[in-house]
Amino acid sequence: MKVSNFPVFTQKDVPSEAEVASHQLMIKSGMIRKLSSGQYSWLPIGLRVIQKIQDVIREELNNIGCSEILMPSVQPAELWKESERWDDYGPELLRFTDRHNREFCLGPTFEEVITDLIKKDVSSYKQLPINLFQISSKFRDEIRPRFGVMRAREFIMKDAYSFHESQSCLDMAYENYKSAYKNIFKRLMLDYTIVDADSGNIGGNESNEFHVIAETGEDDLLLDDELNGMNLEIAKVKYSEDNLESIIKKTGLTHKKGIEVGHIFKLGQKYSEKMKAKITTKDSKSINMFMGCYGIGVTRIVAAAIEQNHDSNGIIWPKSISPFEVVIIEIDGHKNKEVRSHSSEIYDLLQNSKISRIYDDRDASFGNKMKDWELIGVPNIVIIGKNEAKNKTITYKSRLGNEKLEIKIEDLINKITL
RNA sequence: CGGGGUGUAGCGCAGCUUGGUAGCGCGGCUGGUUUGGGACCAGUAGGUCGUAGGUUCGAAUCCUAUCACCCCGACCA
Repeated sequence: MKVSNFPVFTQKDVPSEAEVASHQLMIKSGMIRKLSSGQYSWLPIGLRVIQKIQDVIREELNNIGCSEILMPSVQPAELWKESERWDDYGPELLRFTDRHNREFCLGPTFEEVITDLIKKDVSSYKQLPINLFQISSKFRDEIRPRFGVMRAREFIMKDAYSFHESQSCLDMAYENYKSAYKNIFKRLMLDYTIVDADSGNIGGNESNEFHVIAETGEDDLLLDDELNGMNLEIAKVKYSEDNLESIIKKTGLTHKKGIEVGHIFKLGQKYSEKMKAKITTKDSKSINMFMGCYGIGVTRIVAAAIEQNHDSNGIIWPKSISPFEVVIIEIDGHKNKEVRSHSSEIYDLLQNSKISRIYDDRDASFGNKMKDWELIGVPNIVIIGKNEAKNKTITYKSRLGNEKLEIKIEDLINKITL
């Protein structure tokens, strides 16, 4: 990509409403713009980060045999009445009626739709297990949206669902998802922890949350020295205390703030009973399917990753989710033919090496370009001016540290992929 | 929904107390000098002061209503 074809919407100032670092940096770096409370448009740089995260999730889920599907965001009320969540879910369910006065909602989660989908096609244990996921926009009419995309009313979530003939088969799948999630968060280079959780109004009997540890997190976690533990709701019940301080006093556990980026549930037969999703077993009995569901907040991960990886100059992307692996900054390229052709050469070289790169060919000063790309957080910076053009070299700088190194072109690829 | 706060140019703000017809910084545009860490000079565009109504000779300023947005709380992935 060249900046002349890839709009960069960085800005110096940030609206006063942005409080936390990730929200401020996402606006300054031109990743998002607000449409209204809790609703954000994603600009090119932001969308590239989302796509990187989605790629990792897709790969890891495919690895455990989970196939991708896509379901409609608009869901008929009938399904929600069948599961009895039309009343139970509360005002967070964004509802509306169509021209025929028929009731609908915008999906915050998809247990009803997928159960309906599966029960129409699956009738035998021989067809199970089935594992499906989708990555799509979800809607929750939040009381108070907050911190940019951290708590939004419209957000992108990956939701997966599994269907089984027995509890033991569900238990196995649950562990598979748990390990896939570990791989995902490891590849995203997030500092995270897994805690025991309450299954809330999703339902079921076992549940774990995946939290990115961050000061700006909204959830309270109680952790032991190995960072294992539980969320506050579970701790209250387990230790029969009703506030954080007394639990800490009683147990000696450490309190940390977490951003919930993933949540997995063993749903059991809750939905299959209510919605009559039955199969015939090997011994010809008719039973309700066992289900699990598994969510990851894709857009929330973007904010969480920034909370964990930034400095006073801006974002510092983990390699796996950076919008680009390397940025080429040319100095005076519009005036100096040698600089321009040398930069283009490097640009092509990186293309051939399958390294994602952006080439800043704007007529802007060196300092301006550096500030922009340090703000955006691309991990590798290649500087090309008249000296590099003459010497047939490049100057390399990492987003971390201030050292600039003039190196041979051949050494560039090693530097980046290291 | 309860409490608090804010709406004035793309962004950050001043002006409001004490009514007299809107200003600053950043950003934008034009021209020139610049470009190795957010340059400088000169010029220029851009606002029915959130919206509606009222008081007044006259309203950004006072009054009423309303909408939007933010913060704290309850709720929630």
